[in-house]
Amino acid sequence: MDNKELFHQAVSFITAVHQVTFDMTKDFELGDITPVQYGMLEYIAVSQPVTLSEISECKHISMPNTSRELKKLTDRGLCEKFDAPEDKRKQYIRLSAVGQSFMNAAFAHMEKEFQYRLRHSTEADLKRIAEAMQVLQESLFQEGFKSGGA
Amino acid sequence: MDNKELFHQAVSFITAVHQVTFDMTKDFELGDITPVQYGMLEYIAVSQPVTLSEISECKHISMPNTSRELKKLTDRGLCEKFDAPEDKRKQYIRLSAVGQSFMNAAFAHMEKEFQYRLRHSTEADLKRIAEAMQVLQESLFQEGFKSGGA
DNA sequence: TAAGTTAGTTGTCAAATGATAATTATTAAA
DNA sequence: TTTAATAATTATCATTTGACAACTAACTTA
Repeated sequence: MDNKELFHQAVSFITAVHQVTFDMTKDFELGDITPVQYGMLEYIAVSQPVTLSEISECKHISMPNTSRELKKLTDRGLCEKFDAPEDKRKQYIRLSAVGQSFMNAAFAHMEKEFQYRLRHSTEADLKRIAEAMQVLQESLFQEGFKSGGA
Repeated sequence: MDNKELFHQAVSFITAVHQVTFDMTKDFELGDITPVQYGMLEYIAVSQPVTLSEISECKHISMPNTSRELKKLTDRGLCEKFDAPEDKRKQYIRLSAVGQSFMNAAFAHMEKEFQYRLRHSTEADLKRIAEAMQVLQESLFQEGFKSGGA
Protein backbone atom coordinates (compact mmCIF):
# COMPACT_ATOMS: atom_id res chain seq x y z
CA MET A 1 0.00 0.00 0.00
CA ASP A 2 1.47 3.31 -1.08
CA ASN A 3 1.14 5.80 1.77
CA LYS A 4 1.42 8.75 -0.58
CA GLU A 5 -1.51 7.52 -2.56
CA LEU A 6 -3.53 6.94 0.58
CA PHE A 7 -2.85 10.53 1.57
CA HIS A 8 -4.22 11.79 -1.72
CA GLN A 9 -7.27 9.65 -1.26
CA ALA A 10 -7.72 11.09 2.23
CA VAL A 11 -7.50 14.66 0.93
CA SER A 12 -10.21 13.90 -1.59
CA PHE A 13 -12.28 12.16 1.06
CA ILE A 14 -12.00 14.98 3.57
CA THR A 15 -12.94 17.49 0.88
CA ALA A 16 -16.02 15.44 0.05
CA VAL A 17 -17.07 15.25 3.70
CA HIS A 18 -16.76 19.00 4.09
CA GLN A 19 -18.63 19.64 0.88
CA VAL A 20 -21.48 17.28 1.70
CA THR A 21 -21.74 18.58 5.25
CA PHE A 22 -22.07 22.07 3.89
CA ASP A 23 -24.71 21.00 1.38
CA MET A 24 -26.68 19.20 4.06
CA THR A 25 -26.86 22.23 6.32
CA LYS A 26 -26.82 25.20 3.97
CA ASP A 27 -30.55 25.64 3.39
CA PHE A 28 -31.52 25.52 7.04
CA GLU A 29 -32.80 28.94 8.01
CA LEU A 30 -30.55 30.38 10.71
CA GLY A 31 -32.59 33.55 11.22
CA ASP A 32 -30.30 36.07 12.83
CA ILE A 33 -28.00 33.51 14.38
CA THR A 34 -24.50 33.82 12.96
CA PRO A 35 -22.48 30.81 11.79
CA VAL A 36 -20.19 30.94 14.81
CA GLN A 37 -23.15 31.12 17.15
CA TYR A 38 -24.73 28.16 15.40
CA GLY A 39 -21.52 26.18 15.84
CA MET A 40 -21.64 26.90 19.54
CA LEU A 41 -25.27 25.83 19.78
CA GLU A 42 -24.50 22.62 17.96
CA TYR A 43 -21.68 21.86 20.33
CA ILE A 44 -23.81 22.62 23.36
CA ALA A 45 -26.62 20.45 21.99
CA VAL A 46 -24.35 17.45 21.64
CA SER A 47 -22.29 17.86 24.80
CA GLN A 48 -24.50 19.65 27.29
CA PRO A 49 -24.03 20.64 29.94
CA VAL A 50 -20.74 22.31 29.05
CA THR A 51 -18.65 25.09 30.53
CA LEU A 52 -17.57 28.21 28.72
CA SER A 53 -13.97 27.03 28.75
CA GLU A 54 -14.95 23.82 27.03
CA ILE A 55 -16.76 25.68 24.26
CA SER A 56 -13.81 27.99 23.92
CA GLU A 57 -11.32 25.16 23.59
CA CYS A 58 -13.35 22.86 21.34
CA LYS A 59 -14.56 25.54 18.97
CA HIS A 60 -11.23 27.38 18.99
CA ILE A 61 -12.70 30.68 20.05
CA SER A 62 -10.99 32.84 22.65
CA MET A 63 -12.62 33.10 26.06
CA PRO A 64 -13.60 36.75 25.66
CA ASN A 65 -15.20 36.07 22.31
CA THR A 66 -16.91 32.93 23.55
CA SER A 67 -18.30 34.87 26.48
CA ARG A 68 -19.56 37.63 24.22
CA GLU A 69 -21.26 35.34 21.71
CA LEU A 70 -22.74 33.16 24.41
CA LYS A 71 -24.19 36.21 26.06
CA LYS A 72 -26.03 37.03 22.86
CA LEU A 73 -27.43 33.50 22.80
CA THR A 74 -28.59 33.59 26.40
CA ASP A 75 -30.03 37.07 25.90
CA ARG A 76 -32.12 35.60 23.09
CA GLY A 77 -33.26 32.84 25.38
CA LEU A 78 -31.57 30.06 23.43
CA CYS A 79 -29.45 28.79 26.28
CA GLU A 80 -29.17 28.99 30.02
CA LYS A 81 -26.33 29.22 32.47
CA PHE A 82 -26.32 27.71 35.90
CA ASP A 83 -23.66 27.70 38.56
CA ALA A 84 -21.48 24.66 39.00
CA PRO A 85 -22.02 23.37 42.53
CA GLU A 86 -18.44 22.12 42.86
CA ASP A 87 -16.71 25.31 41.74
CA LYS A 88 -18.29 28.72 42.02
CA ARG A 89 -16.13 30.12 39.21
CA LYS A 90 -17.61 27.72 36.70
CA GLN A 91 -20.90 27.94 34.93
CA TYR A 92 -22.60 25.16 33.12
CA ILE A 93 -24.47 25.92 29.95
CA ARG A 94 -27.37 24.05 28.44
CA LEU A 95 -29.99 24.75 25.83
CA SER A 96 -33.27 26.31 26.93
CA ALA A 97 -36.54 24.82 25.73
CA VAL A 98 -36.50 27.28 22.84
CA GLY A 99 -32.89 26.50 22.02
CA GLN A 100 -33.60 22.81 22.23
CA SER A 101 -36.44 22.97 19.74
CA PHE A 102 -34.35 25.15 17.44
CA MET A 103 -31.61 22.56 17.45
CA ASN A 104 -34.12 19.75 17.09
CA ALA A 105 -35.30 21.44 13.90
CA ALA A 106 -31.72 21.84 12.72
CA PHE A 107 -30.93 18.19 13.30
CA ALA A 108 -34.22 17.11 11.73
CA HIS A 109 -33.28 19.08 8.64
CA MET A 110 -29.87 17.45 8.53
CA GLU A 111 -31.39 14.03 9.02
CA LYS A 112 -33.82 14.56 6.18
CA GLU A 113 -30.93 15.28 3.83
CA PHE A 114 -29.08 12.35 5.32
CA GLN A 115 -31.89 9.88 4.76
CA TYR A 116 -32.38 11.20 1.24
CA ARG A 117 -28.80 10.35 0.42
CA LEU A 118 -29.34 6.82 1.67
CA ARG A 119 -32.75 6.31 0.11
CA HIS A 120 -31.52 3.61 -2.27
CA SER A 121 -29.32 1.81 0.23
CA THR A 122 -30.01 -1.75 1.22
CA GLU A 123 -29.62 -3.16 4.70
CA ALA A 124 -26.24 -4.52 3.66
CA ASP A 125 -25.17 -1.08 2.40
CA LEU A 126 -26.10 0.57 5.66
CA LYS A 127 -24.15 -2.01 7.57
CA ARG A 128 -21.10 -1.43 5.41
CA ILE A 129 -21.41 2.33 5.90
CA ALA A 130 -21.63 1.98 9.66
CA GLU A 131 -18.60 -0.27 9.69
CA ALA A 132 -16.63 2.03 7.42
CA MET A 133 -17.27 5.01 9.70
CA GLN A 134 -16.21 2.95 12.65
CA VAL A 135 -12.99 1.84 10.97
CA LEU A 136 -12.05 5.42 10.15
CA GLN A 137 -13.06 6.86 13.48
CA GLU A 138 -10.87 4.28 15.24
CA SER A 139 -7.84 5.05 13.10
CA LEU A 140 -7.40 8.14 11.00
CA PHE A 141 -10.08 10.28 12.61
CA GLN A 142 -9.45 9.29 16.16
CA GLU A 143 -9.61 12.32 18.39
CA GLY A 144 -7.67 13.38 21.41
CA PHE A 145 -4.06 12.92 20.50
CA LYS A 146 -1.50 15.30 19.12
CA SER A 147 1.61 15.13 16.98
CA GLY A 148 4.17 17.92 17.50
CA GLY A 149 1.94 19.68 19.98
CA ALA A 150 2.36 23.36 20.93
CA MET B 1 -30.19 -1.46 10.95
CA ASP B 2 -31.72 1.52 12.70
CA ASN B 3 -31.46 4.56 10.42
CA LYS B 4 -31.80 6.93 13.37
CA GLU B 5 -28.85 5.37 15.05
CA LEU B 6 -26.81 5.51 11.86
CA PHE B 7 -27.57 9.20 11.63
CA HIS B 8 -26.22 9.77 15.13
CA GLN B 9 -23.12 7.84 14.24
CA ALA B 10 -22.71 9.97 11.13
CA VAL B 11 -23.00 13.19 13.15
CA SER B 12 -20.29 11.97 15.46
CA PHE B 13 -18.17 10.87 12.53
CA ILE B 14 -18.50 14.15 10.66
CA THR B 15 -17.61 16.05 13.82
CA ALA B 16 -14.48 13.93 14.20
CA VAL B 17 -13.45 14.53 10.59
CA HIS B 18 -13.82 18.28 11.00
CA GLN B 19 -11.96 18.26 14.28
CA VAL B 20 -9.06 16.18 12.99
CA THR B 21 -8.84 18.21 9.79
CA PHE B 22 -8.57 21.33 11.87
CA ASP B 23 -5.90 19.79 14.09
CA MET B 24 -3.90 18.65 11.08
CA THR B 25 -3.80 22.08 9.52
CA LYS B 26 -3.87 24.50 12.42
CA ASP B 27 -0.15 24.86 13.08
CA PHE B 28 0.80 25.52 9.50
CA GLU B 29 2.02 29.08 9.27
CA LEU B 30 -0.28 31.03 6.95
CA GLY B 31 1.70 34.25 7.11
CA ASP B 32 -0.64 37.04 6.08
CA ILE B 33 -2.89 34.80 4.02
CA THR B 34 -6.38 34.74 5.49
CA PRO B 35 -8.35 31.51 5.98
CA VAL B 36 -10.68 32.26 3.08
CA GLN B 37 -7.73 32.99 0.81
CA TYR B 38 -6.10 29.75 1.89
CA GLY B 39 -9.29 27.86 1.03
CA MET B 40 -9.20 29.36 -2.43
CA LEU B 41 -5.55 28.44 -2.92
CA GLU B 42 -6.25 24.88 -1.81
CA TYR B 43 -9.08 24.61 -4.28
CA ILE B 44 -6.97 26.05 -7.10
CA ALA B 45 -4.11 23.69 -6.23
CA VAL B 46 -6.34 20.64 -6.53
CA SER B 47 -8.43 21.69 -9.53
CA GLN B 48 -6.29 24.03 -11.58
CA PRO B 49 -6.81 25.55 -13.94
CA VAL B 50 -10.12 26.94 -12.68
CA THR B 51 -12.25 29.94 -13.51
CA LEU B 52 -13.35 32.59 -11.07
CA SER B 53 -16.92 31.38 -11.33
CA GLU B 54 -15.88 27.88 -10.35
CA ILE B 55 -14.07 29.12 -7.27
CA SER B 56 -17.07 31.26 -6.42
CA GLU B 57 -19.51 28.38 -6.71
CA CYS B 58 -17.43 25.68 -5.03
CA LYS B 59 -16.23 27.81 -2.13
CA HIS B 60 -19.58 29.55 -1.74
CA ILE B 61 -18.17 33.03 -2.05
CA SER B 62 -19.94 35.65 -4.13
CA MET B 63 -18.34 36.66 -7.41
CA PRO B 64 -17.41 40.17 -6.25
CA ASN B 65 -15.78 38.81 -3.12
CA THR B 66 -14.03 36.05 -5.01
CA SER B 67 -12.69 38.61 -7.45
CA ARG B 68 -11.47 40.84 -4.64
CA GLU B 69 -9.72 38.08 -2.70
CA LEU B 70 -8.21 36.56 -5.82
CA LYS B 71 -6.82 39.94 -6.79
CA LYS B 72 -4.97 40.06 -3.49
CA LEU B 73 -3.52 36.64 -4.20
CA THR B 74 -2.38 37.51 -7.71
CA ASP B 75 -1.00 40.84 -6.46
CA ARG B 76 1.12 38.83 -4.06
CA GLY B 77 2.29 36.64 -6.90
CA LEU B 78 0.67 33.47 -5.59
CA CYS B 79 -1.46 32.81 -8.63
CA GLU B 80 -1.78 33.82 -12.24
CA LYS B 81 -4.66 34.54 -14.58
CA PHE B 82 -4.71 33.81 -18.26
CA ASP B 83 -7.42 34.34 -20.83
CA ALA B 84 -9.56 31.44 -21.90
CA PRO B 85 -9.07 30.96 -25.64
CA GLU B 86 -12.64 29.73 -26.17
CA ASP B 87 -14.40 32.56 -24.36
CA LYS B 88 -12.89 35.99 -23.95
CA ARG B 89 -15.01 36.70 -20.88
CA LYS B 90 -13.44 33.84 -18.95
CA GLN B 91 -10.12 33.75 -17.21
CA TYR B 92 -8.35 30.65 -16.05
CA ILE B 93 -6.44 30.74 -12.81
CA ARG B 94 -3.50 28.61 -11.78
CA LEU B 95 -0.85 28.77 -9.09
CA SER B 96 2.38 30.58 -9.83
CA ALA B 97 5.69 28.92 -8.98
CA VAL B 98 5.63 30.71 -5.63
CA GLY B 99 2.04 29.70 -4.99
CA GLN B 100 2.80 26.16 -5.98
CA SER B 101 5.64 25.83 -3.52
CA PHE B 102 3.55 27.44 -0.80
CA MET B 103 0.85 24.86 -1.35
CA ASN B 104 3.41 22.07 -1.59
CA ALA B 105 4.59 23.08 1.86
CA ALA B 106 1.01 23.16 3.13
CA PHE B 107 0.28 19.68 1.81
CA ALA B 108 3.61 18.38 3.11
CA HIS B 109 2.66 19.64 6.54
CA MET B 110 -0.71 17.96 6.32
CA GLU B 111 0.87 14.76 5.12
CA LYS B 112 3.31 14.73 8.01
CA GLU B 113 0.42 14.87 10.46
CA PHE B 114 -1.38 12.28 8.41
CA GLN B 115 1.48 9.81 8.44
CA TYR B 116 1.95 10.38 12.15
CA ARG B 117 -1.61 9.30 12.76
CA LEU B 118 -1.01 6.12 10.82
CA ARG B 119 2.43 5.38 12.24
CA HIS B 120 1.26 2.21 14.00
CA SER B 121 -0.90 0.94 11.18
CA THR B 122 -0.15 -2.34 9.49
CA GLU B 123 -0.53 -2.99 5.78
CA ALA B 124 -3.87 -4.60 6.52
CA ASP B 125 -5.00 -1.53 8.47
CA LEU B 126 -4.13 0.80 5.62
CA LYS B 127 -6.04 -1.37 3.20
CA ARG B 128 -9.10 -1.31 5.45
CA ILE B 129 -8.86 2.47 5.74
CA ALA B 130 -8.64 2.93 1.98
CA GLU B 131 -11.62 0.66 1.49
CA ALA B 132 -13.62 2.41 4.18
CA MET B 133 -13.05 5.81 2.59
CA GLN B 134 -14.08 4.41 -0.74
CA VAL B 135 -17.27 2.90 0.66
CA LEU B 136 -18.28 6.21 2.21
CA GLN B 137 -17.32 8.34 -0.75
CA GLU B 138 -19.45 6.16 -3.01
CA SER B 139 -22.48 6.38 -0.76
CA LEU B 140 -22.99 8.96 1.94
CA PHE B 141 -20.36 11.45 0.82
CA GLN B 142 -21.00 11.23 -2.87
CA GLU B 143 -20.90 14.67 -4.40
CA GLY B 144 -22.85 16.32 -7.13
CA PHE B 145 -26.45 15.61 -6.37
CA LYS B 146 -29.05 17.56 -4.47
CA SER B 147 -32.17 16.86 -2.45
CA GLY B 148 -34.72 19.66 -2.32
CA GLY B 149 -32.60 21.92 -4.42
CA ALA B 150 -33.04 25.70 -4.56
C1' DT C 1 -2.33 33.81 54.49
C1' DA C 2 0.04 35.52 50.45
C1' DA C 3 0.87 34.43 45.75
C1' DG C 4 -0.37 32.28 41.79
C1' DT C 5 -3.83 30.08 38.86
C1' DT C 6 -8.26 29.37 36.75
C1' DA C 7 -13.04 30.77 35.03
C1' DG C 8 -15.33 34.19 33.25
C1' DT C 9 -16.61 39.25 31.98
C1' DT C 10 -16.38 43.75 29.80
C1' DG C 11 -14.75 47.05 26.61
C1' DT C 12 -12.35 48.40 22.62
C1' DC C 13 -10.12 48.01 18.26
C1' DA C 14 -8.89 46.15 13.76
C1' DA C 15 -9.32 42.89 10.27
C1' DA C 16 -11.98 39.65 7.58
C1' DT C 17 -15.97 38.54 5.45
C1' DG C 18 -20.51 39.11 3.33
C1' DA C 19 -23.84 41.79 0.65
C1' DT C 20 -25.27 44.89 -2.88
C1' DA C 21 -25.27 48.07 -6.81
C1' DA C 22 -23.34 49.61 -10.88
C1' DT C 23 -20.42 48.78 -14.71
C1' DT C 24 -17.76 46.60 -18.89
C1' DA C 25 -17.08 43.15 -22.21
C1' DT C 26 -18.45 39.15 -24.42
C1' DT C 27 -21.45 35.54 -25.90
C1' DA C 28 -25.98 33.37 -26.83
C1' DA C 29 -30.68 33.62 -28.13
C1' DA C 30 -34.92 35.77 -30.15
C1' DT D 1 -29.89 42.69 -34.84
C1' DT D 2 -31.83 43.88 -30.71
C1' DT D 3 -32.19 41.48 -26.33
C1' DA D 4 -30.86 38.75 -22.74
C1' DA D 5 -27.53 36.21 -20.23
C1' DT D 6 -22.75 35.27 -18.57
C1' DA D 7 -17.96 36.37 -16.64
C1' DA D 8 -15.69 39.39 -14.24
C1' DT D 9 -14.50 43.99 -11.96
C1' DT D 10 -14.83 47.94 -8.89
C1' DA D 11 -16.62 50.46 -5.15
C1' DT D 12 -18.95 50.80 -0.94
C1' DC D 13 -21.04 49.47 3.38
C1' DA D 14 -22.47 46.61 7.37
C1' DT D 15 -21.59 42.77 10.05
C1' DT D 16 -18.89 39.22 11.94
C1' DT D 17 -15.08 37.67 13.83
C1' DG D 18 -10.59 37.81 16.08
C1' DA D 19 -7.25 39.90 19.26
C1' DC D 20 -5.90 42.25 23.33
C1' DA D 21 -5.98 44.58 27.84
C1' DA D 22 -7.84 45.03 32.15
C1' DC D 23 -10.66 43.32 35.52
C1' DT D 24 -13.43 40.39 39.32
C1' DA D 25 -14.17 36.31 41.78
C1' DA D 26 -12.98 31.90 43.33
C1' DC D 27 -9.84 28.30 43.94
C1' DT D 28 -5.09 26.18 44.86
C1' DT D 29 -0.69 25.90 46.63
C1' DA D 30 3.36 27.09 49.20
